[in-house]
Amino acid sequence: MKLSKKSEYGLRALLELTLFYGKATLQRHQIAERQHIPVEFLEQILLALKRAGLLSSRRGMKGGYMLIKSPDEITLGQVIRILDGPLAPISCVSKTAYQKCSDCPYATKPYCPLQDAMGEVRNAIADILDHYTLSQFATARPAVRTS
Amino acid sequence: MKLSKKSEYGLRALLELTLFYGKATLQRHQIAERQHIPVEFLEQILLALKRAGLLSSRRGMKGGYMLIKSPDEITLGQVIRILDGPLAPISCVSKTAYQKCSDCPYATKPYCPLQDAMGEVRNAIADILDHYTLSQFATARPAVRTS
DNA sequence: CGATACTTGATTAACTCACTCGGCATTGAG
DNA sequence: CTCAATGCCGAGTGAGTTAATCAAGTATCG
Repeated sequence: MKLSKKSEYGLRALLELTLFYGKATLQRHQIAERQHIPVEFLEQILLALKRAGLLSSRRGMKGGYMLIKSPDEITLGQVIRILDGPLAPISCVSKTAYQKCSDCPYATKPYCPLQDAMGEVRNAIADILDHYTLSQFATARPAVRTS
Repeated sequence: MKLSKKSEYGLRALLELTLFYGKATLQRHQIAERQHIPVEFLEQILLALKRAGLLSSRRGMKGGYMLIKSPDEITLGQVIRILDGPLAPISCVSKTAYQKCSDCPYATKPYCPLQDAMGEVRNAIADILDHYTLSQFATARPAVRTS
């Protein structure tokens, strides 16, 4: 149930790009320095996000990356799916990348207990991450804890 | 965000043991056949569950495994933690196995956006899995869907 | 042109996952 | 007591993934 470094770095990079959204472009090394990410690794992450249509880039001097969509329209769920694949703990409960499980003894039966439990988990995760926007992410503040 | 085969097999094995709880012991090969699990792999899973105090076993002829605790008192969350480790997507939001993140630029600051988001996810997962018992798991039936 | 910065593809070291194997210890049957 | 069945335990292994790293491009600005 773990988030990869790739997704973690990707989210932190997008956080920086959100802060400068509509103001400026950011270069790899700027993002890398601000968020302590190895620049060559960051590069392929930004590229993946670009191919997915979240970013645009300019080459050459004064080049850099910028968000192409509004941070209100990008959710953490979208980003993690691009970088890490489906959110579902097992692929037979994924809605965006469903795959029938081959070896499961319940695969042919009308009902699978594991699907029931993991389906709930998948929905809970997706409910949070598909409604958590980059805007919210970038402006998050400590909640007042009562405990 | 994936569940390992180890946990999947472990849960399916415990499902069988729940069905025979208080009635009989089950041997490796019986569980393995009923659930299509490689028997040598199943062995180390059962052993881990035994060390964690969920199972007892008898050696020799007529040996086998049985649940040592009531299936009402065992949750899917416990099992997955034993076999896969913490539920939290990143270790700095784990409640059962917290670890400070070393390289994160927010580690020293009062607040980290990623912790906020992933903390929510961790709580949602734990809320489900720590309240889902083996009894429920073993008796789960298809819900009537309205869509 | 030449410095800067993004693009692309290849490569890699370390690690994890999902098993697999061999040998030992314990138990019950004959 | 011996033998066979079964669980116990540690080590090993091949495939795949993760997290980078590197080298050789191509576009852009001054």
